[in-house]
Amino acid sequence: MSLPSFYVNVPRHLVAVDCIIFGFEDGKLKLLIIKRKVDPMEGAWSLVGGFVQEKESTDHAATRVLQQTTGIQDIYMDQLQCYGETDRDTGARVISVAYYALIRISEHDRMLANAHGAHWLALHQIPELIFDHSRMLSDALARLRDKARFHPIGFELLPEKFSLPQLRNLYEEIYQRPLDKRNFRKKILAMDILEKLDEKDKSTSKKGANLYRFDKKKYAALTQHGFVFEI
Amino acid sequence: MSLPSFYVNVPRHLVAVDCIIFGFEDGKLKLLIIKRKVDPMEGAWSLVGGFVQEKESTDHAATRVLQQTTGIQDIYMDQLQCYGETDRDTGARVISVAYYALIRISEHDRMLANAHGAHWLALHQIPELIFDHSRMLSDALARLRDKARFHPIGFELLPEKFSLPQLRNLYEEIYQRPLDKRNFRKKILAMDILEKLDEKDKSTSKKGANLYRFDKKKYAALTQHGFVFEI
DNA sequence: GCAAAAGTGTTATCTGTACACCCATGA
DNA sequence: TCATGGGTGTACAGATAACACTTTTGC
Repeated sequence: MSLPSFYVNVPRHLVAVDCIIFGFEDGKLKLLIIKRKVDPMEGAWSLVGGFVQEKESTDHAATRVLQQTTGIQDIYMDQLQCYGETDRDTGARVISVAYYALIRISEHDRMLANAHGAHWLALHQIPELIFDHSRMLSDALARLRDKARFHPIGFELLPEKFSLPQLRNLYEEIYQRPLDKRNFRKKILAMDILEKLDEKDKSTSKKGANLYRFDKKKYAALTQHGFVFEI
Repeated sequence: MSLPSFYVNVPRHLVAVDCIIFGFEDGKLKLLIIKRKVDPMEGAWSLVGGFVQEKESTDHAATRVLQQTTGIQDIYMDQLQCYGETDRDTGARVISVAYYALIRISEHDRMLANAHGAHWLALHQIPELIFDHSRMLSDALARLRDKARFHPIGFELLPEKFSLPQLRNLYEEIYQRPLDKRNFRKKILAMDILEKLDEKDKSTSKKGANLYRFDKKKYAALTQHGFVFEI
C-alpha cells in the first residue's frame, strides 16, 4: 500500500500512552503506579504506560496497556491531554497521550495489580515519578476536580452500593475541604439520582449507614431535560 | 546516537497538529479555515494543520503551522486534545493533536490570511470539513464555552480597547443566549479587573460607549487571593 | 449506659434574575 | 426633535451556608 505523496518524507514519531489511575480506599484517594522495568530509569516509579501500536487507536492503547499491566478491565477512562515536548522522555523523543482512569479498588484487582508489580499509594505518599509523570498527575488531579464538579464520575470510585457518609468522604478527599453533612445530604438527595436500598453498612458504626445505588437511567433521563449534576 | 533497547522495534507514527482558530468580528464568532491544497481531499475545506517535525514540540508545531499558513503570530493557543483513531485521516494513519486559538481579527491578519488562501467564516456558515475536523470544531466550541466561563479568555478575541456592550455581545455569541445588560455590567465591573478609559467608541451609537481595557496585573493579583473570574 | 457515627430542620445571607426609564448625540 | 444605542437601581426568589441535637446499637 503506497501513501499519497503528501505523507512521504514526513518524520514519524514514537507515540506512547500513560495512565493516571485513581482509586478510593480507606477514605483516601490513591494512585496506581509501578516500578519501571526498562531502561532508562529502570526501577524508578512511573505511571503505567506503553507504546501505541501500528493499528490501534490511542484510546485502545490506553485500555490495552492498563489491562496488560494490571489485569484491570472495563473502567472509566478519559483522555487527559497530549504531552509533546521533545525532551520529556530521556530515552528518545516520545510523544505521550495521557489518560486518567477511575477504579473501584477490589481485592481481585489488588491481587492482579500486585502480581504485575503495580502498587496503590495514597496521593500524599506518591514519590517523585519519572520524566513529566508528576506533572501529568497534577494535571490529572486538576481535571478530576473540574470534571467531578459537574459530572457524576465520583461514583466510578465507589463500590456499587455506598453510603452517603462514604460519598461525602470521597468528595471531601477530592476537593480537600470539609463538606457540611446536612447540606451535602440535602443537595445530593434532592437531585433524585440515588436509589435508596434496604441495606446498611455497619462497618463504620454501630448504628449503620443506609446504602444507596447511583441510578444511571434516572440520571440520563434528567440530563435530557436540562438537569446538571453539581457538587 | 543509538536508542535504548526499549525503544527499538516500536512502531512510529505520523503526528499532525490541527488548529481551530476562533475570531470575533461584526458581532459574530468566526472560524479560520482553508481549502486543502494536497491529496487526498484536495480542494475540500479543512482546519489549518501540518505535521510535527523531528525536533519540535507539538505546541511549537501548532504555532509554526499557524504562522506559516496565515502569518499570524503571538496569540492565545491551548491544546484541545489528541485524536488518535486509526482511520481518522483517509490518506494514512495520522495521529493529530488539536489546538484551539483565539484571535483579534485585524486587517493586517486578514490580508495575510487571504494571501494564504485562508478564510474567516461565521460559525453558522461553516461547510462540512474533512476527516474528523467538524468533530474537532464542535469539541473546541464546547471547550471554549467551558473555559470562557471561568477564565478571562474572552478578551483575547476583542481589541485591546473595548466597550461593555461589545464584551457582552461576545459572551452572548459564545453562549448563544441573551445576557441582561444591567446584570452583566454590574457583575463584570464588580470584579474590578477592567480599567475604564477616557475614550468612547462612537462606531455603534451617537452617544458612544465608554472603552475599557482588561487589567492583567490586577487580575493576576486577585487570582492569587482566591478570586475566580466567572461569567 | 456509653461511645461513636448516622441522621435530621431552620434561619440568615448571598447570589441570580427580572425589569423600565433617562441620557447623550448625530442626523 | 427624534431615533438609536448607552447607561443606571431596585425588589424578589432561589440557593447556599451556618449551625446542634437526637437516634441507633455494639460493646
